[in-house]
Amino acid sequence: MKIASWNVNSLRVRLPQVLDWLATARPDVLAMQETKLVDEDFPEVDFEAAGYKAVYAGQKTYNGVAFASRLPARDVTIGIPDFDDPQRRVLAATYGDVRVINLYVPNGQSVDSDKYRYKLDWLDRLTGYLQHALEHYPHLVVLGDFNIAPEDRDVHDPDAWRGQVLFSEPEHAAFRRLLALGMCDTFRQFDQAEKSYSWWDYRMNAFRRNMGLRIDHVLASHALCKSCVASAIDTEPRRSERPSDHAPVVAEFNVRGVRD
DNA sequence: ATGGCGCGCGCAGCGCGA
Repeated sequence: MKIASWNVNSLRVRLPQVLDWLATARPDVLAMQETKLVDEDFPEVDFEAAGYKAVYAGQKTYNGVAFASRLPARDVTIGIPDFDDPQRRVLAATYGDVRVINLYVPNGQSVDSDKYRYKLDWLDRLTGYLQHALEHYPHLVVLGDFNIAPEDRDVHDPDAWRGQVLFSEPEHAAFRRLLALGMCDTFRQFDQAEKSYSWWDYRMNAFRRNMGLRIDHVLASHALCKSCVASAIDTEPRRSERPSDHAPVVAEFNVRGVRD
């Protein structure tokens, strides 16, 4: 079972690239973030024509999360339970015997902003939700745009970024708390090239210079981690014309019940 | 020297992302 995460930065603009990538990479499940579409405008028919079912939770202009999958989703839920948040940032569904939770974690803007406070509060709420989810679903994948670079090796210039949003100690502590619930970062279960990142600023030729951050993650419960056979960042779509600023992250698990 | 780029909205230039 191949599960991927991709912040597409507007599905309206990126749809052709997403469909191309699905045809090439053939994931069983793709979790998308920043679709920036209301549900009425979601291009469900285009995914169906490509052999993928879609579920989505969008809003006008900002945020928005969605799944595309080869088999239909079961038990779809939107948002964090008992957390009244109009921002569409969380979508969960079950595929086979794997529960998948798709996240678009708030950016935070800067450490002295109200948005940073919202981010930390939001991560607290998420922690409670995931603790509950892990008790109910031994096979749990939590993936998406976390807007946190966990370690020095996930940042092109850690000394310049230290203490800044995406790389501050409170965010690191929140990320460690998520892992401590009983999950692994699948990417770090395997040997990886140095300077592996999932996001590069559009400005300053950052991608060409590989000035990036690894902020998109695929976490898995310990039971699933044991059956994880690969986890990698696919930088190919970032090279194309009008790319998203994020690259897809793909993890593969040896579990049955998902492919036809 | 806080811009730089890309997106949405909407028709000028701003808010936002990371």
